[in-house]
Amino acid sequence: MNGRSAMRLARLQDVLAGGGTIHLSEAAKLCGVSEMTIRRDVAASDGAMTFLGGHLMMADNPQFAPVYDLDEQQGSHYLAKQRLCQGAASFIAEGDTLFIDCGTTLMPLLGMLDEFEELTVVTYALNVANAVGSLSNVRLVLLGGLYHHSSQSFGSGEMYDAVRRLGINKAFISAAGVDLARGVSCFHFHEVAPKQAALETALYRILVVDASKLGIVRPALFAELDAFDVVVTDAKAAPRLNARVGSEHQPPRVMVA
Amino acid sequence: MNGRSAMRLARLQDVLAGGGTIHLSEAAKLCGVSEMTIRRDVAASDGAMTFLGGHLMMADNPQFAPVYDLDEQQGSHYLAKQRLCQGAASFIAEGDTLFIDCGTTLMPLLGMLDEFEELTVVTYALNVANAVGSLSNVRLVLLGGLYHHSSQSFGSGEMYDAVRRLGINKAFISAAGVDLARGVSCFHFHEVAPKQAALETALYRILVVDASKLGIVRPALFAELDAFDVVVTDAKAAPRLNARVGSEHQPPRVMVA
DNA sequence: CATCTAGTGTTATTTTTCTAACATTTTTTT
DNA sequence: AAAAAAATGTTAGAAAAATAACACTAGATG
Repeated sequence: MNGRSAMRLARLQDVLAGGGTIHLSEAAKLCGVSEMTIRRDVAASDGAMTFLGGHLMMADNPQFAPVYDLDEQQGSHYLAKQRLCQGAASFIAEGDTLFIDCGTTLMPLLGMLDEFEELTVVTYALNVANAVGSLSNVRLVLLGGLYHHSSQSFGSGEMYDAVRRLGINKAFISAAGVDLARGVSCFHFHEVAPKQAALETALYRILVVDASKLGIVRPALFAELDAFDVVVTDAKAAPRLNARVGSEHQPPRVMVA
Repeated sequence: MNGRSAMRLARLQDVLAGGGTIHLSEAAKLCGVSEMTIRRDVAASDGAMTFLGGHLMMADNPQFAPVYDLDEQQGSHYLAKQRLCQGAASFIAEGDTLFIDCGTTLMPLLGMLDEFEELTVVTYALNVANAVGSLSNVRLVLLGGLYHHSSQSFGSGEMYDAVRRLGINKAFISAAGVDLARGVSCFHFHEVAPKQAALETALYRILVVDASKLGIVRPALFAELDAFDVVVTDAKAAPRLNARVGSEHQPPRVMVA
Protein backbone atom coordinates (compact mmCIF):
# COMPACT_ATOMS: atom_id res chain seq x y z
CA MET A 1 0.00 0.00 0.00
CA ASN A 2 1.43 3.37 -1.01
CA GLY A 3 0.92 6.88 0.25
CA ARG A 4 -1.89 7.93 -2.02
CA SER A 5 -3.73 4.72 -1.51
CA ALA A 6 -3.48 5.28 2.23
CA MET A 7 -4.72 8.83 1.80
CA ARG A 8 -7.76 7.65 -0.10
CA LEU A 9 -8.50 4.96 2.45
CA ALA A 10 -8.20 7.48 5.25
CA ARG A 11 -10.53 9.83 3.45
CA LEU A 12 -13.13 7.13 2.93
CA GLN A 13 -12.77 5.89 6.47
CA ASP A 14 -13.30 9.38 7.75
CA VAL A 15 -16.46 9.62 5.72
CA LEU A 16 -17.70 6.25 6.96
CA ALA A 17 -16.42 6.50 10.52
CA GLY A 18 -19.85 7.13 11.98
CA GLY A 19 -21.36 4.19 10.15
CA GLY A 20 -23.16 4.40 6.86
CA THR A 21 -22.25 3.27 3.40
CA ILE A 22 -21.04 4.80 0.16
CA HIS A 23 -21.46 3.32 -3.24
CA LEU A 24 -18.36 2.33 -5.16
CA SER A 25 -19.11 4.84 -7.90
CA GLU A 26 -19.49 7.67 -5.35
CA ALA A 27 -16.29 6.67 -3.63
CA ALA A 28 -14.44 6.70 -6.94
CA LYS A 29 -15.82 10.13 -7.79
CA LEU A 30 -14.95 11.42 -4.33
CA CYS A 31 -11.34 10.34 -4.60
CA GLY A 32 -11.02 11.24 -8.26
CA VAL A 33 -9.86 7.78 -9.31
CA SER A 34 -11.39 4.84 -11.11
CA GLU A 35 -13.62 2.31 -9.41
CA MET A 36 -10.98 -0.33 -9.88
CA THR A 37 -8.51 1.67 -7.84
CA ILE A 38 -10.99 1.94 -4.99
CA ARG A 39 -11.48 -1.81 -5.14
CA ARG A 40 -7.75 -2.33 -4.93
CA ASP A 41 -7.44 0.09 -2.04
CA VAL A 42 -10.15 -1.71 -0.12
CA ALA A 43 -8.57 -5.07 -0.85
CA ALA A 44 -5.32 -3.74 0.62
CA SER A 45 -7.04 -2.24 3.65
CA ASP A 46 -6.30 -5.36 5.65
CA GLY A 47 -9.93 -6.09 6.32
CA ALA A 48 -10.76 -2.65 7.64
CA MET A 49 -13.33 -2.01 4.92
CA THR A 50 -15.54 -4.24 2.82
CA PHE A 51 -18.04 -4.16 0.01
CA LEU A 52 -21.58 -5.35 0.32
CA GLY A 53 -23.30 -5.34 -3.02
CA GLY A 54 -21.32 -2.47 -4.45
CA HIS A 55 -21.60 -0.44 -1.27
CA LEU A 56 -18.49 0.35 0.71
CA MET A 57 -18.47 0.29 4.50
CA MET A 58 -16.34 -0.19 7.55
CA ALA A 59 -15.96 -3.90 8.16
CA ASP A 60 -16.42 -3.60 11.91
CA ASN A 61 -19.84 -2.06 11.46
CA PRO A 62 -21.92 -4.23 13.77
CA GLN A 63 -25.12 -3.44 11.91
CA PHE A 64 -23.92 -5.32 8.87
CA ALA A 65 -22.78 -8.40 10.66
CA PRO A 66 -24.60 -11.31 9.01
CA VAL A 67 -27.01 -13.11 11.27
CA TYR A 68 -26.05 -16.76 11.48
CA ASP A 69 -27.46 -18.05 14.74
CA LEU A 70 -31.03 -17.70 13.70
CA ASP A 71 -32.65 -19.77 16.40
CA GLU A 72 -31.30 -17.60 19.15
CA GLN A 73 -33.17 -14.42 18.47
CA GLN A 74 -36.63 -15.83 17.98
CA GLY A 75 -39.44 -14.99 20.33
CA SER A 76 -39.18 -11.26 20.18
CA HIS A 77 -42.04 -9.70 18.32
CA TYR A 78 -41.01 -6.89 16.08
CA LEU A 79 -44.33 -6.27 14.40
CA ALA A 80 -46.20 -6.44 17.70
CA LYS A 81 -43.87 -3.81 19.14
CA GLN A 82 -44.30 -1.65 16.09
CA ARG A 83 -48.03 -1.72 16.62
CA LEU A 84 -47.78 -1.00 20.34
CA CYS A 85 -45.53 1.96 19.67
CA GLN A 86 -47.91 3.36 17.12
CA GLY A 87 -50.48 3.43 19.88
CA ALA A 88 -48.01 4.90 22.34
CA ALA A 89 -46.96 7.59 19.86
CA SER A 90 -50.52 8.97 19.81
CA PHE A 91 -49.86 10.44 23.26
CA ILE A 92 -46.92 12.53 22.11
CA ALA A 93 -47.55 16.22 21.48
CA GLU A 94 -45.40 18.94 19.95
CA GLY A 95 -42.75 20.21 22.34
CA ASP A 96 -43.07 17.36 24.86
CA THR A 97 -40.27 16.22 27.14
CA LEU A 98 -40.39 12.44 27.02
CA PHE A 99 -38.79 9.85 29.24
CA ILE A 100 -38.01 6.75 27.18
CA ASP A 101 -37.25 3.53 29.00
CA CYS A 102 -34.60 1.00 28.03
CA GLY A 103 -35.23 -2.29 26.28
CA THR A 104 -36.35 -3.12 22.76
CA THR A 105 -40.08 -2.55 23.20
CA LEU A 106 -39.92 1.21 22.71
CA MET A 107 -37.35 1.28 19.91
CA PRO A 108 -39.94 1.57 17.12
CA LEU A 109 -41.34 4.62 18.89
CA LEU A 110 -38.15 6.54 18.18
CA GLY A 111 -38.61 6.24 14.46
CA MET A 112 -41.89 8.08 14.86
CA LEU A 113 -40.39 11.15 16.50
CA ASP A 114 -39.25 12.81 13.29
CA GLU A 115 -42.80 13.92 12.61
CA PHE A 116 -42.58 16.55 15.32
CA GLU A 117 -40.99 19.97 15.13
CA GLU A 118 -39.27 19.88 18.48
CA LEU A 119 -39.10 17.34 21.31
CA THR A 120 -36.86 16.53 24.24
CA VAL A 121 -36.04 12.92 25.07
CA VAL A 122 -34.63 11.82 28.41
CA THR A 123 -33.22 8.31 28.57
CA TYR A 124 -30.65 6.13 30.28
CA ALA A 125 -30.37 3.61 27.43
CA LEU A 126 -27.52 3.58 24.92
CA ASN A 127 -29.60 2.18 22.07
CA VAL A 128 -32.20 4.89 22.60
CA ALA A 129 -29.49 7.56 22.64
CA ASN A 130 -28.07 6.28 19.38
CA ALA A 131 -31.43 6.33 17.65
CA VAL A 132 -32.35 9.76 18.99
CA GLY A 133 -28.89 11.23 18.52
CA SER A 134 -29.34 11.18 14.77
CA LEU A 135 -32.55 13.21 14.92
CA SER A 136 -31.93 16.91 14.57
CA ASN A 137 -35.38 17.84 15.85
CA VAL A 138 -34.96 16.13 19.21
CA ARG A 139 -33.01 17.46 22.18
CA LEU A 140 -31.40 14.47 23.88
CA VAL A 141 -30.55 14.16 27.56
CA LEU A 142 -28.74 10.98 28.49
CA LEU A 143 -28.53 9.92 32.11
CA GLY A 144 -25.09 8.43 32.49
CA GLY A 145 -23.39 6.13 34.90
CA LEU A 146 -22.02 2.60 34.88
CA TYR A 147 -22.92 0.73 31.71
CA HIS A 148 -24.87 -2.53 31.90
CA HIS A 149 -24.45 -4.75 28.86
CA SER A 150 -27.53 -6.77 29.72
CA SER A 151 -29.94 -3.91 29.18
CA GLN A 152 -27.75 -1.56 27.13
CA SER A 153 -28.37 1.09 29.75
CA PHE A 154 -26.54 3.18 32.32
CA GLY A 155 -26.73 4.06 35.96
CA SER A 156 -27.82 2.91 39.34
CA GLY A 157 -29.30 4.40 42.48
CA GLU A 158 -27.91 7.90 42.14
CA MET A 159 -29.91 8.36 38.99
CA TYR A 160 -33.03 8.93 41.05
CA ASP A 161 -32.16 12.53 41.81
CA ALA A 162 -30.88 13.24 38.33
CA VAL A 163 -34.22 12.31 36.81
CA ARG A 164 -36.21 14.36 39.31
CA ARG A 165 -34.31 17.50 38.42
CA LEU A 166 -35.70 17.28 34.88
CA GLY A 167 -39.12 18.53 33.82
CA ILE A 168 -40.43 15.32 32.31
CA ASN A 169 -43.74 15.60 30.60
CA LYS A 170 -44.65 12.06 29.62
CA ALA A 171 -42.93 8.85 30.68
CA PHE A 172 -42.93 5.81 28.41
CA ILE A 173 -42.06 2.80 30.53
CA SER A 174 -41.55 -0.78 29.44
CA ALA A 175 -41.46 -3.85 31.65
CA ALA A 176 -40.48 -7.50 31.66
CA GLY A 177 -43.37 -8.55 33.88
CA VAL A 178 -46.83 -7.31 34.80
CA ASP A 179 -48.76 -8.99 37.57
CA LEU A 180 -52.09 -7.66 38.77
CA ALA A 181 -51.31 -8.45 42.39
CA ARG A 182 -47.53 -8.00 42.67
CA GLY A 183 -47.13 -5.10 40.27
CA VAL A 184 -44.80 -4.21 37.40
CA SER A 185 -41.25 -5.57 37.29
CA CYS A 186 -38.04 -5.75 35.28
CA PHE A 187 -34.94 -7.92 35.29
CA HIS A 188 -32.28 -5.53 36.52
CA PHE A 189 -32.21 -3.60 39.77
CA HIS A 190 -30.33 -0.66 38.34
CA GLU A 191 -33.38 0.12 36.23
CA VAL A 192 -35.58 0.61 39.26
CA ALA A 193 -34.29 4.05 40.30
CA PRO A 194 -34.74 5.78 36.92
CA LYS A 195 -38.12 4.14 36.32
CA GLN A 196 -39.46 5.11 39.72
CA ALA A 197 -38.10 8.63 39.44
CA ALA A 198 -39.72 9.03 36.04
CA LEU A 199 -43.02 7.75 37.40
CA GLU A 200 -42.90 10.26 40.21
CA THR A 201 -42.01 13.33 38.18
CA ALA A 202 -43.80 12.72 34.89
CA LEU A 203 -47.16 14.36 34.37
CA TYR A 204 -48.41 11.41 32.33
CA ARG A 205 -47.23 7.81 32.73
CA ILE A 206 -47.58 5.28 29.93
CA LEU A 207 -46.79 1.59 30.35
CA VAL A 208 -46.11 -0.21 27.07
CA VAL A 209 -46.22 -4.02 27.29
CA ASP A 210 -47.40 -6.87 25.12
CA ALA A 211 -49.46 -9.81 26.30
CA SER A 212 -46.44 -12.07 26.81
CA LYS A 213 -45.48 -10.08 29.92
CA LEU A 214 -48.81 -10.51 31.63
CA GLY A 215 -48.96 -12.61 34.79
CA ILE A 216 -45.15 -12.61 35.09
CA VAL A 217 -43.09 -11.35 38.01
CA ARG A 218 -39.43 -10.46 37.46
CA PRO A 219 -36.78 -9.89 40.15
CA ALA A 220 -36.97 -6.10 40.29
CA LEU A 221 -40.45 -4.82 41.12
CA PHE A 222 -40.65 -1.10 40.51
CA ALA A 223 -44.30 0.00 40.56
CA GLU A 224 -47.93 -0.87 41.13
CA LEU A 225 -50.03 -1.09 38.02
CA ASP A 226 -52.09 1.92 39.07
CA ALA A 227 -49.00 4.09 39.14
CA PHE A 228 -49.65 4.46 35.43
CA ASP A 229 -52.20 6.58 33.67
CA VAL A 230 -52.41 4.35 30.61
CA VAL A 231 -51.35 0.86 29.66
CA VAL A 232 -50.75 0.42 25.94
CA THR A 233 -51.07 -3.25 25.10
CA ASP A 234 -52.45 -5.69 22.55
CA ALA A 235 -55.89 -7.22 22.18
CA LYS A 236 -54.81 -10.42 23.90
CA ALA A 237 -53.85 -8.74 27.17
CA ALA A 238 -56.53 -6.08 27.30
CA PRO A 239 -59.44 -8.18 28.65
CA ARG A 240 -57.32 -9.64 31.46
CA LEU A 241 -56.17 -6.18 32.45
CA ASN A 242 -59.68 -4.79 32.34
CA ALA A 243 -60.96 -7.65 34.49
CA ARG A 244 -59.51 -6.10 37.63
CA VAL A 245 -62.25 -5.45 40.18
CA GLY A 246 -62.69 -3.99 43.61
CA SER A 247 -59.66 -1.76 43.49
CA GLU A 248 -59.99 1.34 45.60
CA HIS A 249 -57.28 3.00 43.46
CA GLN A 250 -57.87 4.78 40.20
CA PRO A 251 -56.91 2.12 37.62
CA PRO A 252 -54.94 2.95 34.48
CA ARG A 253 -56.86 3.17 31.27
CA VAL A 254 -56.13 0.22 28.99
CA MET A 255 -55.44 1.15 25.40
CA VAL A 256 -55.41 -1.54 22.72
CA ALA A 257 -52.94 -0.79 19.94
CA MET B 1 -50.05 -9.01 1.65
CA ASN B 2 -51.59 -12.14 3.08
CA GLY B 3 -51.32 -13.86 6.43
CA ARG B 4 -48.44 -16.17 5.63
CA SER B 5 -46.47 -13.38 4.01
CA ALA B 6 -46.97 -11.29 7.14
CA MET B 7 -45.82 -14.20 9.30
CA ARG B 8 -42.63 -14.58 7.30
CA LEU B 9 -41.93 -10.85 7.44
CA ALA B 10 -42.45 -10.83 11.18
CA ARG B 11 -40.08 -13.74 11.58
CA LEU B 12 -37.38 -12.07 9.53
CA GLN B 13 -37.87 -8.77 11.30
CA ASP B 14 -37.49 -10.52 14.63
CA VAL B 15 -34.20 -11.94 13.47
CA LEU B 16 -32.99 -8.58 12.18
CA ALA B 17 -34.48 -6.38 14.86
CA GLY B 18 -31.14 -5.84 16.60
CA GLY B 19 -29.41 -4.86 13.37
CA GLY B 20 -27.47 -7.23 11.18
CA THR B 21 -28.18 -8.73 7.82
CA ILE B 22 -29.28 -12.06 6.41
CA HIS B 23 -28.64 -13.28 2.91
CA LEU B 24 -31.59 -13.86 0.66
CA SER B 25 -30.77 -17.54 0.37
CA GLU B 26 -30.61 -17.94 4.16
CA ALA B 27 -33.86 -16.09 4.57
CA ALA B 28 -35.52 -18.36 2.04
CA LYS B 29 -34.21 -21.44 3.81
CA LEU B 30 -35.30 -20.08 7.17
CA CYS B 31 -38.84 -19.50 6.01
CA GLY B 32 -38.99 -22.63 3.90
CA VAL B 33 -39.97 -20.80 0.73
CA SER B 34 -38.27 -19.80 -2.50
CA GLU B 35 -36.04 -16.76 -2.81
CA MET B 36 -38.56 -15.17 -5.11
CA THR B 37 -41.21 -15.31 -2.41
CA ILE B 38 -38.91 -13.57 0.04
CA ARG B 39 -38.30 -10.89 -2.55
CA ARG B 40 -42.01 -10.44 -3.01
CA ASP B 41 -42.58 -10.28 0.74
CA VAL B 42 -39.94 -7.62 1.12
CA ALA B 43 -41.36 -5.63 -1.78
CA ALA B 44 -44.73 -5.71 -0.02
CA SER B 45 -43.26 -4.72 3.34
CA ASP B 46 -43.99 -1.10 2.63
CA GLY B 47 -40.37 -0.06 2.90
CA ALA B 48 -39.74 -1.70 6.25
CA MET B 49 -37.03 -3.95 4.83
CA THR B 50 -34.62 -3.66 1.95
CA PHE B 51 -31.98 -5.58 0.09
CA LEU B 52 -28.40 -4.46 -0.22
CA GLY B 53 -26.52 -6.66 -2.61
CA GLY B 54 -28.55 -9.75 -1.88
CA HIS B 55 -28.48 -9.15 1.86
CA LEU B 56 -31.69 -8.43 3.66
CA MET B 57 -31.91 -5.82 6.43
CA MET B 58 -34.24 -3.46 8.19
CA ALA B 59 -34.59 -0.28 6.16
CA ASP B 60 -34.61 1.98 9.22
CA ASN B 61 -31.18 0.72 10.20
CA PRO B 62 -29.45 4.03 10.85
CA GLN B 63 -26.11 2.60 9.80
CA PHE B 64 -27.52 1.81 6.42
CA ALA B 65 -28.02 5.41 5.46
CA PRO B 66 -25.77 6.16 2.50
CA VAL B 67 -23.35 8.98 2.99
CA TYR B 68 -24.06 11.81 0.61
CA ASP B 69 -22.67 15.00 2.12
CA LEU B 70 -19.10 14.05 1.53
CA ASP B 71 -17.43 17.42 1.51
CA GLU B 72 -18.26 18.04 5.12
CA GLN B 73 -15.98 15.55 6.79
CA GLN B 74 -12.78 16.13 4.88
CA GLY B 75 -9.49 17.08 6.38
CA SER B 76 -9.21 14.56 9.15
CA HIS B 77 -6.45 11.99 8.96
CA TYR B 78 -7.43 8.46 9.81
CA LEU B 79 -4.09 6.74 9.38
CA ALA B 80 -2.25 9.46 11.24
CA LYS B 81 -4.64 9.02 14.14
CA GLN B 82 -4.13 5.29 14.07
CA ARG B 83 -0.41 5.83 14.52
CA LEU B 84 -0.86 8.38 17.28
CA CYS B 85 -3.16 6.04 19.14
CA GLN B 86 -0.68 3.21 18.89
CA GLY B 87 1.74 5.44 20.71
CA ALA B 88 -0.89 6.49 23.22
CA ALA B 89 -1.89 2.87 23.86
CA SER B 90 1.60 2.09 25.13
CA PHE B 91 0.75 3.98 28.32
CA ILE B 92 -2.20 1.75 29.17
CA ALA B 93 -1.65 -0.91 31.80
CA GLU B 94 -3.79 -3.81 32.96
CA GLY B 95 -6.60 -2.70 35.24
CA ASP B 96 -6.33 1.01 34.46
CA THR B 97 -9.20 3.45 34.73
CA LEU B 98 -8.97 5.61 31.63
CA PHE B 99 -10.59 8.89 30.77
CA ILE B 100 -11.18 9.06 27.01
CA ASP B 101 -11.93 12.42 25.45
CA CYS B 102 -14.46 13.08 22.71
CA GLY B 103 -13.65 13.65 19.05
CA THR B 104 -12.32 11.34 16.37
CA THR B 105 -8.64 11.44 17.31
CA LEU B 106 -8.88 8.81 20.02
CA MET B 107 -11.30 6.44 18.29
CA PRO B 108 -8.58 4.10 17.00
CA LEU B 109 -7.37 3.73 20.59
CA LEU B 110 -10.57 1.94 21.53
CA GLY B 111 -9.91 -0.86 19.11
CA MET B 112 -6.70 -1.56 20.99
CA LEU B 113 -8.36 -2.09 24.36
CA ASP B 114 -9.39 -5.68 23.74
CA GLU B 115 -5.84 -6.81 24.42
CA PHE B 116 -6.29 -6.19 28.12
CA GLU B 117 -7.98 -8.40 30.68
CA GLU B 118 -9.86 -5.70 32.48
CA LEU B 119 -10.11 -1.93 32.10
CA THR B 120 -12.46 0.87 33.05
CA VAL B 121 -13.22 3.65 30.60
CA VAL B 122 -14.77 6.96 31.60
CA THR B 123 -16.08 9.15 28.81
CA TYR B 124 -18.67 11.75 27.89
CA ALA B 125 -18.73 10.94 24.17
CA LEU B 126 -21.43 8.88 22.51
CA ASN B 127 -19.17 7.46 19.82
CA VAL B 128 -16.67 6.35 22.45
CA ALA B 129 -19.46 4.72 24.47
CA ASN B 130 -20.67 2.82 21.42
CA ALA B 131 -17.23 1.50 20.65
CA VAL B 132 -16.48 0.55 24.25
CA GLY B 133 -19.96 -0.80 24.95
CA SER B 134 -19.30 -3.77 22.73
CA LEU B 135 -16.18 -4.78 24.62
CA SER B 136 -16.90 -7.26 27.37
CA ASN B 137 -13.55 -6.70 29.08
CA VAL B 138 -14.08 -3.00 29.65
CA ARG B 139 -16.23 -1.45 32.35
CA LEU B 140 -17.82 1.66 30.86
CA VAL B 141 -18.87 4.78 32.73
CA LEU B 142 -20.62 7.38 30.62
CA LEU B 143 -21.01 10.91 31.91
CA GLY B 144 -24.41 12.00 30.70
CA GLY B 145 -26.21 15.26 30.17
CA LEU B 146 -27.45 17.29 27.25
CA TYR B 147 -26.32 15.88 23.93
CA HIS B 148 -24.29 18.02 21.54
CA HIS B 149 -24.45 16.90 17.93
CA SER B 150 -21.37 18.87 17.00
CA SER B 151 -19.02 16.80 19.12
CA GLN B 152 -21.17 13.71 19.67
CA SER B 153 -20.78 14.24 23.39
CA PHE B 154 -22.80 15.01 26.47
CA GLY B 155 -22.87 17.45 29.34
CA SER B 156 -21.84 20.85 30.45
CA GLY B 157 -20.60 22.56 33.59
CA GLU B 158 -22.11 20.16 36.11
CA MET B 159 -19.93 17.42 34.77
CA TYR B 160 -16.95 18.81 36.63
CA ASP B 161 -17.96 17.27 39.94
CA ALA B 162 -19.08 14.00 38.39
CA VAL B 163 -15.62 13.41 36.94
CA ARG B 164 -13.86 14.25 40.18
CA ARG B 165 -15.81 11.61 42.08
CA LEU B 166 -14.21 8.93 39.90
CA GLY B 167 -10.78 7.43 40.46
CA ILE B 168 -9.29 8.15 37.07
CA ASN B 169 -5.90 6.71 36.47
CA LYS B 170 -4.84 8.04 33.09
CA ALA B 171 -6.51 10.74 31.06
CA PHE B 172 -6.30 10.72 27.27
CA ILE B 173 -7.18 14.20 26.04
CA SER B 174 -7.52 15.44 22.48
CA ALA B 175 -7.63 19.01 21.31
CA ALA B 176 -8.48 21.16 18.32
CA GLY B 177 -5.68 23.61 18.95
CA VAL B 178 -2.31 23.71 20.69
CA ASP B 179 -0.47 26.98 21.09
CA LEU B 180 2.77 27.25 23.05
CA ALA B 181 1.81 30.61 24.52
CA ARG B 182 -1.98 30.48 24.80
CA GLY B 183 -2.37 26.81 25.72
CA VAL B 184 -4.57 23.94 24.61
CA SER B 185 -8.07 24.56 23.24
CA CYS B 186 -11.16 22.97 21.73
CA PHE B 187 -14.19 24.20 19.81
CA HIS B 188 -16.99 23.72 22.30
CA PHE B 189 -17.28 25.20 25.76
CA HIS B 190 -19.18 22.27 27.19
CA GLU B 191 -16.05 20.17 26.74
CA VAL B 192 -14.03 22.36 29.06
CA ALA B 193 -15.47 21.11 32.36
CA PRO B 194 -14.91 17.39 31.79
CA LYS B 195 -11.46 17.96 30.32
CA GLN B 196 -10.33 20.15 33.18
CA ALA B 197 -11.77 17.80 35.78
CA ALA B 198 -10.01 14.86 34.18
CA LEU B 199 -6.73 16.80 34.13
CA GLU B 200 -7.08 17.57 37.81
CA THR B 201 -7.96 14.10 39.03
CA ALA B 202 -5.99 11.85 36.72
CA LEU B 203 -2.64 10.55 37.89
CA TYR B 204 -1.19 10.68 34.39
CA ARG B 205 -2.28 13.11 31.66
CA ILE B 206 -1.71 12.38 28.00
CA LEU B 207 -2.42 14.88 25.23
CA VAL B 208 -2.87 13.29 21.81
CA VAL B 209 -2.65 15.72 18.87
CA ASP B 210 -1.29 15.68 15.36
CA ALA B 211 0.80 18.43 13.81
CA SER B 212 -2.18 20.10 12.12
CA LYS B 213 -3.33 21.41 15.52
CA LEU B 214 -0.06 23.11 16.36
CA GLY B 215 -0.03 26.89 16.55
CA ILE B 216 -3.82 27.05 16.49
CA VAL B 217 -6.06 28.60 19.11
CA ARG B 218 -9.73 27.55 19.29
CA PRO B 219 -12.52 29.31 21.18
CA ALA B 220 -12.46 27.19 24.33
CA LEU B 221 -9.08 27.19 26.07
CA PHE B 222 -8.96 24.50 28.71
CA ALA B 223 -5.36 23.96 29.83
CA GLU B 224 -1.74 25.04 29.68
CA LEU B 225 0.53 22.70 27.80
CA ASP B 226 2.44 21.81 30.96
CA ALA B 227 -0.72 20.51 32.57
CA PHE B 228 0.09 17.33 30.68
CA ASP B 229 2.67 14.70 31.50
CA VAL B 230 3.10 13.57 27.90
CA VAL B 231 2.20 14.85 24.47
CA VAL B 232 1.80 12.10 21.89
CA THR B 233 2.26 13.60 18.45
CA ASP B 234 3.84 13.02 15.06
CA ALA B 235 7.33 13.71 13.79
CA LYS B 236 6.26 16.97 12.18
CA ALA B 237 5.11 18.57 15.41
CA ALA B 238 7.70 17.17 17.77
CA PRO B 239 10.60 19.56 17.05
CA ARG B 240 8.40 22.62 17.41
CA LEU B 241 7.11 21.35 20.74
CA ASN B 242 10.59 20.52 21.98
CA ALA B 243 11.84 23.98 21.01
CA ARG B 244 10.22 25.53 24.06
CA VAL B 245 12.81 27.23 26.28
CA GLY B 246 13.04 29.11 29.51
CA SER B 247 9.95 27.64 31.08
CA GLU B 248 10.03 27.50 34.83
CA HIS B 249 7.41 24.72 34.73
CA GLN B 250 8.13 21.07 34.22
CA PRO B 251 7.32 20.62 30.54
CA PRO B 252 5.48 17.57 29.19
CA ARG B 253 7.55 14.90 27.58
CA VAL B 254 7.02 14.78 23.81
CA MET B 255 6.48 11.33 22.40
CA VAL B 256 6.66 10.77 18.66
CA ALA B 257 4.31 8.03 17.46
C1' DC C 1 -67.31 -30.49 -10.08
C1' DA C 2 -65.30 -27.00 -12.80
C1' DT C 3 -63.51 -22.60 -12.49
C1' DC C 4 -61.33 -18.83 -10.69
C1' DT C 5 -57.79 -16.58 -8.10
C1' DA C 6 -54.21 -15.53 -4.87
C1' DG C 7 -50.02 -17.36 -3.77
C1' DT C 8 -45.99 -19.59 -4.98
C1' DG C 9 -42.39 -21.82 -7.88
C1' DT C 10 -39.68 -22.03 -12.09
C1' DT C 11 -37.29 -20.29 -15.85
C1' DA C 12 -35.36 -16.76 -18.74
C1' DT C 13 -33.60 -12.10 -19.41
C1' DT C 14 -31.49 -7.99 -18.08
C1' DT C 15 -28.70 -5.49 -15.12
C1' DT C 16 -25.16 -4.99 -11.94
C1' DT C 17 -21.14 -6.38 -9.53
C1' DC C 18 -16.93 -8.88 -9.30
C1' DT C 19 -12.61 -10.66 -11.16
C1' DA C 20 -8.86 -11.01 -14.25
C1' DA C 21 -5.95 -9.59 -17.83
C1' DC C 22 -3.60 -6.28 -20.18
C1' DA C 23 -2.49 -1.28 -21.50
C1' DT C 24 -1.12 3.09 -19.93
C1' DT C 25 0.68 6.42 -16.91
C1' DT C 26 3.43 7.87 -13.09
C1' DT C 27 7.11 7.31 -9.93
C1' DT C 28 11.45 5.45 -8.57
C1' DT C 29 15.94 3.66 -9.47
C1' DT C 30 20.21 3.25 -11.89
C1' DA D 1 17.78 10.16 -19.37
C1' DA D 2 16.75 5.27 -19.72
C1' DA D 3 15.11 1.37 -17.41
C1' DA D 4 12.50 -0.65 -13.96
C1' DA D 5 8.88 -0.76 -10.83
C1' DA D 6 4.67 0.65 -9.07
C1' DA D 7 0.26 2.50 -9.58
C1' DT D 8 -3.65 3.33 -12.17
C1' DG D 9 -6.88 2.94 -16.12
C1' DT D 10 -9.38 0.23 -19.53
C1' DT D 11 -11.54 -3.56 -21.34
C1' DA D 12 -13.57 -8.09 -21.37
C1' DG D 13 -15.58 -11.92 -19.36
C1' DA D 14 -17.61 -14.49 -15.30
C1' DA D 15 -20.60 -14.42 -11.47
C1' DA D 16 -24.28 -12.78 -8.93
C1' DA D 17 -28.51 -10.29 -8.24
C1' DA D 18 -32.70 -7.95 -9.81
C1' DT D 19 -36.49 -8.13 -12.80
C1' DA D 20 -39.98 -10.07 -15.67
C1' DA D 21 -42.71 -13.62 -17.66
C1' DC D 22 -44.99 -17.72 -17.38
C1' DA D 23 -46.41 -22.31 -15.06
C1' DC D 24 -48.06 -24.70 -11.22
C1' DT D 25 -50.75 -25.47 -6.82
C1' DA D 26 -54.26 -25.11 -3.32
C1' DG D 27 -58.08 -23.02 -1.41
C1' DA D 28 -62.27 -20.24 -2.59
C1' DT D 29 -66.33 -19.55 -5.42
C1' DG D 30 -70.16 -20.43 -8.37
